[in-house]
Amino acid sequence: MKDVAALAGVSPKTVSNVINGFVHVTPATRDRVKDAIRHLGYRPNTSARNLRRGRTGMVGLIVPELDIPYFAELARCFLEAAAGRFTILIEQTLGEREREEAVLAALGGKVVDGIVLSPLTLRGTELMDRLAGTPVVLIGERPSGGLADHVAVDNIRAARDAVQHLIGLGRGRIAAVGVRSEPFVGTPLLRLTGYREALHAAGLPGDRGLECETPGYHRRHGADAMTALLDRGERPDAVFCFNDALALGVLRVLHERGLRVPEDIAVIGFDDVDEGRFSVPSLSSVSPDKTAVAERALALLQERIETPSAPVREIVIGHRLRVRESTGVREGTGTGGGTP
Amino acid sequence: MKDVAALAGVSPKTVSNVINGFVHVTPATRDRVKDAIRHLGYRPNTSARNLRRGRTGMVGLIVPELDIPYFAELARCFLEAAAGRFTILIEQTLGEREREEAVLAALGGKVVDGIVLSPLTLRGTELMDRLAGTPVVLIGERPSGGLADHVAVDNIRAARDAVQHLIGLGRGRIAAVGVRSEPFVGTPLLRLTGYREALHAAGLPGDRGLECETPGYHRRHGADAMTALLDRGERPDAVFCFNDALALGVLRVLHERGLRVPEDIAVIGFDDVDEGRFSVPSLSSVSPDKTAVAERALALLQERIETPSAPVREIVIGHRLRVRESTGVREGTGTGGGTP
DNA sequence: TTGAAAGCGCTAACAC
DNA sequence: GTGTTAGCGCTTTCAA
Repeated sequence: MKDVAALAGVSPKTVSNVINGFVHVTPATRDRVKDAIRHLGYRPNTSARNLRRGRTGMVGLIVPELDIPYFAELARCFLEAAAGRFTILIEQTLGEREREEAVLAALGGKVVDGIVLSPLTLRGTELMDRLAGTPVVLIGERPSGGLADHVAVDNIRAARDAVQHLIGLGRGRIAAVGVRSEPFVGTPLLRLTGYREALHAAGLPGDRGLECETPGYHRRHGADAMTALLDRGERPDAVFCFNDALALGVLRVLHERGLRVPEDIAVIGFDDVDEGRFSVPSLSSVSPDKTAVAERALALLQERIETPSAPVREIVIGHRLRVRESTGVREGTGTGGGTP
Repeated sequence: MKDVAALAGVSPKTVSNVINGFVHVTPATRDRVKDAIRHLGYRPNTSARNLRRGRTGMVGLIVPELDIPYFAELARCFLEAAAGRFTILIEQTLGEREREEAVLAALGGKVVDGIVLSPLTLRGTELMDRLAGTPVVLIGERPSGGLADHVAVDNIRAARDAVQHLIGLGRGRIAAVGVRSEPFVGTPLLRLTGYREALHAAGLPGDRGLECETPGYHRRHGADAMTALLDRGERPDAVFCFNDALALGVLRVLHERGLRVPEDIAVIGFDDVDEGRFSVPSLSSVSPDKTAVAERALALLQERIETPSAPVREIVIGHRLRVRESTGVREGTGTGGGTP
């Protein structure tokens, strides 16, 4: 920078003013400085700037696994929503408590101005302790008691909507895939709750034998769970999967077993990932507004960074049901619609 | 840090020594400092450290689109390969030249120590200019003339392998989906070259009418291309898709048109993403070793950062053919194998 | 083995 | 409108 200042015949401060677009600079001076910058190929040092400003302009996005399609799509939304405002630093926790702590620790030391976190194991005051004052917005998980800003769909209601849709199809033996008993909290619990509520409201008997646990949320976990269920001799007439990846694994197994979807078994997922529009059959799903999640979360975080003491806020993101072939609607990839 | 030093009754230098794990510190002193750190909840400021050290420990991973499954899986591999060594900063270019330049510009100013780039539009000296000396490793694209380190599968050979497999199945009218004419370079060109070479080697006539351009690499682009091809009255007996997402779009359209896969039309993709193991039918694909790509690329980058003047290196990553149902093998999700 | 002093490159505050 | 001064928090000399 000194070189630039020298070449332009001004002080470092003026160079700084030009770089940061301050108004009170004579056009002539500005041009001279810009020429010098170009001539020297000068690039301001980000670390120095960050140190001086006390901010890095970076935001951490912490998700469980980046290759679960929902999180890949969500990450893309965040990168787009942040473009020009923040730099997004993506980390994954793999759903392991250890990694979750390690990632939060690594993001300490003012690496990021704030964090958008999709928590899986840490919660409540423990989580807040690990954050050590770093502004945070939680996504996808109901915070334990208004400790932090939160952006998510109404998971219970959304799950209820999905299951009510299946019930409306005349299905009564509805399995749930994606139950987590350890830890028995978070998003999976909310979706399970919605599932049970819907059955109860319809006067259907709950059946714990139809509530399938999975050790993860990839396609293979859905496939394994469905295989196990069928091998136990259970024959549900519908399946509600806690995410689309699980549902796609389930679809694959049903195909292999010669079971027709939706005729024999209807299947609905959660997330509305692109993949579900092209699967055979196409996958019905609960569709959260991912763009809204990203935009609202970043907006909240920005405000939180600026006003750390502001009251905690809770944002509910809208969702809708995408009904496709796996629960009864014939459709094409293009404009072709159809009837159930 | 001063607070910590004061509390521990030592100088800042000693605190620094402890934090950085230097050996020449008395155990007693070390313990005292560590206690002070814990007591004060002290976290070293990363910006200050980076400024002083001249390194940030961050590496930029620049991919076209994070929600293309291959790049999501690759990103995961990079995050895992980098764990503990680098912090990975993921950015996407959306395949747009403008964004590609913007991202490279944003990563200037020593934000990252180096860049892993999957380039789409920039190339050659122009690319090197934009990097302005930042160490770089290119992935997926053959660099124009040994200007930078490069890690990738042998795209031409891999594409040839895929098409030869189709030919081996007795197919002769083989379409290619994913051709890019603008810019007519890069990975798509290599795969097209391999496709043409395989046809030529088998004495099959090339047919430009079967080379389908796509404006992108998502499922919908594959679906659109296949729809257009069939609507033109073409009836290939096999399709080679330049990536799996395209292939999955193609599968969907073939299903809608009532064409059997592989009986009427065999389909093979490229990337071997998890999704293809669960699609109906499951998808044959060229499988690059993604873990190896990530590990080798980071190793190369680290060496490049340490020795900027080292000779440029070219790493070829192994690949293999995963033959699944879409080219003739019946299989289950589990251990079940089968015969064509 | 530890301390003192200097400075990484930038910008906030204030002077001119 | 522009220059001067000081200091962000750390690590790296060099000295003790």
